[in-house]
Amino acid sequence: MEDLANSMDFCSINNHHRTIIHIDIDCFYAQVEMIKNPALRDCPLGVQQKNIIVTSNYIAREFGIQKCMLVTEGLQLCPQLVLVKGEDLQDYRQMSSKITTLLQSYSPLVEKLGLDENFIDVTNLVSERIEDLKGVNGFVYGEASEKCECGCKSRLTIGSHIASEMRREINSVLGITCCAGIAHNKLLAKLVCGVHKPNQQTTIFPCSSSELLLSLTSVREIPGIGLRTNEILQSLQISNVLDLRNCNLTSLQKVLGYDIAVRVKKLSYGIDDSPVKQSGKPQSIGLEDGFKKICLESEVKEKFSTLLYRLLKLLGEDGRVPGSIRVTVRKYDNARKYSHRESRQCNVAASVFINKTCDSLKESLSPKSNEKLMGIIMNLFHKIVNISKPFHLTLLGLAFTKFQERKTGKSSIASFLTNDISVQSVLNLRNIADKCERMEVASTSCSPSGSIERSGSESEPEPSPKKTRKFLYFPRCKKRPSEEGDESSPNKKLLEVDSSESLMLQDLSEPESSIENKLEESEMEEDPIISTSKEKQNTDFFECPHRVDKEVFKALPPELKNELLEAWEVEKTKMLSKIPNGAKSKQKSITEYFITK
DNA sequence: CAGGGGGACT
DNA sequence: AGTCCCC
Repeated sequence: MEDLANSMDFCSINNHHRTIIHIDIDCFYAQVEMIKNPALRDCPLGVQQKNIIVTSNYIAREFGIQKCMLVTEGLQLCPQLVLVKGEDLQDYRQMSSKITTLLQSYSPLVEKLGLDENFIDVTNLVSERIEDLKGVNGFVYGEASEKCECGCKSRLTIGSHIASEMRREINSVLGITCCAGIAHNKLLAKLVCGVHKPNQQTTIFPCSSSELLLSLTSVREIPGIGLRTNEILQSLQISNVLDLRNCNLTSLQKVLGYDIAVRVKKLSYGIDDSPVKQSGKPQSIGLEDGFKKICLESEVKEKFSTLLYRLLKLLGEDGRVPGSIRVTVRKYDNARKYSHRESRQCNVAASVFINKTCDSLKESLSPKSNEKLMGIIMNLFHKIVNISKPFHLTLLGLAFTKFQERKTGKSSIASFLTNDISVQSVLNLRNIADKCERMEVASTSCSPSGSIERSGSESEPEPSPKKTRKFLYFPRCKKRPSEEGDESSPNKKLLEVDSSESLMLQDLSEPESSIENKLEESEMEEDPIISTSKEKQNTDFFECPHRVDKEVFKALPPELKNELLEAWEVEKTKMLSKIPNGAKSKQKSITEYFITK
């Protein structure tokens, strides 16, 4: 009865304002292969990478063929199994991007998860359509009776129609079948997506979220709890979702750390506030090749040369120019330690990639550029592997990162900097605490100047802490020692010029007093642990991991509520200790500061 | 020869 | 740079 009361509470509150669709392509690689060769449709089909069957069509599944099964095992189960090589992801990538593009026409908020899954936040589209609605399309998980007054049932119902349209369009335009899950958050959308397979869709209303979570046989099935976290939980005798709910947060925190402990605890109740993030272009493009044994430098060169050739082609299709290259190596480890990799990276001048004769990267680079890159690659390789001694490698990888847009103008590095700084007023407490430490150091050598202006660009993406850090340090380095003797690139020069024009110094080298200004800017009106649903998602000044919607928080089981509050008190104290004394003395506690404000 | 990617956090 | 997560 207690549980029922809780789920009633979940239904009666006014917080399920989002509508999220999760789209999962049925046996993706196998479908692509069957499109390429329709004759395969009637056979049991497996897609093979090296010695592994990574996926199979539904005919093969009837024989018991499963994901990540060894080829030998698969052939034992099903001798007539047809195997197709799938190491080259080109065709899968292409189809994947067509699907994502199609989905983007429904909402710009599309987040890719691997090549075959997408989250779409259709909240806005739903509110446009809220006028005309009919019954639910597809299955409903749990009871469909209407208990919630907030309108989530109508919204999710509309969501189910949108999902149905998406699937129909994906099928008619691309010839691909898929499943969809419709829910008010990503966790539930993804979990419920797999309930009816293949080529079907399932909607879940908030009052059934508990039931869905408790239906899982292991916490490992919760997205976000991976191999490692699962092992740690096992050591606490936690294997199912109920175990996780019943384990007190303090014990969890000891083994997982505060952030993860709170996150998994919330997940066990079906709570997931994470936003659907627009995926955009990848931040890195890489290739790997695994093999039994390589122990000669000449073989290494050969492999890298092939990888580089293929990688440059991908790079050309992407159209951007990378700023950095990374080499990855896996050394043979007779202990069965799981694939331990080592990598080294260094910056590379953009000029290497720009051909004077042809603007397109699709054309291969000049032999000279190619040589240069191979030189850099082998140099990095030698940092990982001492070739004067015998070595045994089982994998080589190559990746380009740190992309910049090629065009100037809006995406030029200068305007990028401006934007970056303009959003720095939106920070979470960790960042501030973090930053304070560094500012104490920085302020000794930089002259003080005015405080930051809050620009109107509220909708700009929040800079990552890493980025903040990088730019914080940058103005103080006249010239960064370049790893491979790459001539300092034009962009670096640009950075130096800009920084000397005090654009950055203004913000980044303020005297200590400005820390207080930043704290004051936040103007928290309530307990930071709770937010109102009206509040914008991206302006989390106070990104405390268990900060939940006020109404959700009220409805939580009392034990969970208390645990969250207690754990937060402890964490807060830790964070406070990071703030320099000058700022700290002005306030008795962080919470008090924010609440009394 | 347990694949081949990619992203976030530390 | 490494570890963890996801597919």
